[in-house]
Amino acid sequence: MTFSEENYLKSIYTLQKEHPKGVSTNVLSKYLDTKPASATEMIKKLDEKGLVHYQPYQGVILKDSGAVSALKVIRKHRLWETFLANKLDFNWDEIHDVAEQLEHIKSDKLIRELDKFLGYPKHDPHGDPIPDEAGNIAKLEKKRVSQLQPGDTGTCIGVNDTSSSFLQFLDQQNIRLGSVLEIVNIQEFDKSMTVRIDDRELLLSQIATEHIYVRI
Amino acid sequence: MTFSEENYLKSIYTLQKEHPKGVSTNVLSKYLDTKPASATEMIKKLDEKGLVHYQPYQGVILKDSGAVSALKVIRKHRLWETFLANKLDFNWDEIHDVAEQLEHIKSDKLIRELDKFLGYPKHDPHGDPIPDEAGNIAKLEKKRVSQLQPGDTGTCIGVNDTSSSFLQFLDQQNIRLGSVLEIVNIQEFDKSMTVRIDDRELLLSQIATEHIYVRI
DNA sequence: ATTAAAGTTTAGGCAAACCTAAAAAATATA
DNA sequence: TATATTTTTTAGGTTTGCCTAAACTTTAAT
Repeated sequence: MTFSEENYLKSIYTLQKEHPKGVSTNVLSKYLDTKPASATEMIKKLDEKGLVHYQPYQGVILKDSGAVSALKVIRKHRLWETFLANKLDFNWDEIHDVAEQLEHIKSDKLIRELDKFLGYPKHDPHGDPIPDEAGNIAKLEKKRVSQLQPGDTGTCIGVNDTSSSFLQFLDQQNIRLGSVLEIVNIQEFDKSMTVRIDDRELLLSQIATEHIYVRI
Repeated sequence: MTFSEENYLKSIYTLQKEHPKGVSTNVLSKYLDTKPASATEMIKKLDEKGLVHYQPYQGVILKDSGAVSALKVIRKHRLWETFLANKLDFNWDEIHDVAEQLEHIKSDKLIRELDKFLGYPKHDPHGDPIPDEAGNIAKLEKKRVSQLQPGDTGTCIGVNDTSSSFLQFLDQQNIRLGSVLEIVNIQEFDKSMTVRIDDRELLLSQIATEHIYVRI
C-alpha cells in the first residue's frame, strides 16, 4: 500500500462520518488538497483492489477491508501523536504534521513496541480513541465544554484554538490536559459558564467553552 | 529533497571511503539495488543541483553541500537506531530497516527533540558516531577484538554476525553492549584470545574475535 | 420541463524514479 | 597495437500520482 493510498483511505474514513451515503470526489479532493480528477483516479484504483465501494457520480464508501486499513493508519497516527506530545516536548498544534509523516512507516513491530513504550494509551492527545491492532475503535466521547450541563464533569483532552494567546490563557488558569472540570452553572444571557477546577471556581466565556474539549 | 536523492547522497558518502577518487555508477547501483542507468540519471540530477561533482565515466564525489546533506540523513538514521535499540525493545539486527524509513521524516524540531530525549548520544548502537546538527562527525574508533593487542581494552559496541546462535553465545557469556573487554593474551597457533570481562577470564575463538566490535 | 449551474469523469500530459536494450567509452588481453 | 571485454551512458518505456481542459451527469432554478 502506497502513502497516497493510505492517505485516501484515512480521509475517506474521516469524511464518511459527515457524508454517510458517500464521499464525493469534490469533498475528498478538497480535504486532501488535490483536484477532483485525481480523486476519481485513486478511487477507481482502490475500488479495483476491493477496498472501497465506488459508483460513478455517487461517491465512495469504505468496504470492511478498507476500513480496517484506514484504522491501522489512524492507529499509527494517534500513537505517534501521543509519543510526540508525551515523550518529546511537542505542543498540541505541532504534532499533527509530523505524525502525518510517521504514520506511513511500515513495521508492525515498531508500532507494537511504541504502543508498549507509551503504556498502551487509549486516547491520543486530542482525546481521540486509538484503535487496537485489529482495528477496533472505541466510540468517541469528546464534547466541547459548551455542550455540558450544570453538574456534568469532563476531563480536558484538547483545544480547538491553538493561538498562543488562548494557550497562554489556559496556562494562567491552570487548565491543562487531564484537568477535571465540573460545570457549576450557566449564565442564560451570554452562555458563559462557571466551572470548578482543582477546587477553584472560574468563569469561562462562551468563546472559551467552545474551544475546550473534554472527555466525559 | 526527495527520499531517493537522500538515499543516493547517503550511499555516495558511505562508498566514498572505499572509493576516494570517485564512486562508479556500477558500485553505487549495486549498493542501492538498482541499475547503473538509474544511478547515472540521479547523479546527473544531483550534479545539476550542485551537490556532487560528476564527470562522465569517472564516477561521483560529494561536494561540501552534498556531504552536509548526507550527514544530516546519517544523523537522523543513527539517532533513530539509538531510539529503537535503547527505548524500544529492538535487537541490533532489526533496527536498520526501520531506521532506513525513519531517517527521511522531515522535521528539524523532531530530530532536535529526539536527540534531547535520548540524552545527546555520541554513538549509535553499532558504535558509529552521530554527526551534530552542523554535520560535524567524530572519527570512528571502532575495531574488531581481533585487531587488539594484549593489554588493550575496548568497550563492546556491536557485532558483525547477527545469527541467533552467535547472539545466544554472547548472552551466555554475559557479553553485551557496553561490556569492557581487556585482552589478556593471544594464542599464536589459532589466534584465539583470552579476554577479561567483569573480572572473569574467557577464551574467544578467532571467529568470535572477528565478529565483535569494540570502541577503543 | 427545460435550462443553467455545479459536480464528476475522461482524455491527454508531466515529473520522478525506475527499467531494458543498444551505443559509446574505457580497460584488459592477446 | 588491435581486439575483446567490461563499464557507462543514451534512448526509449513503464508506473504512480498529480495536473488541465473538455465532455458528460446530476442537481437546482426558472
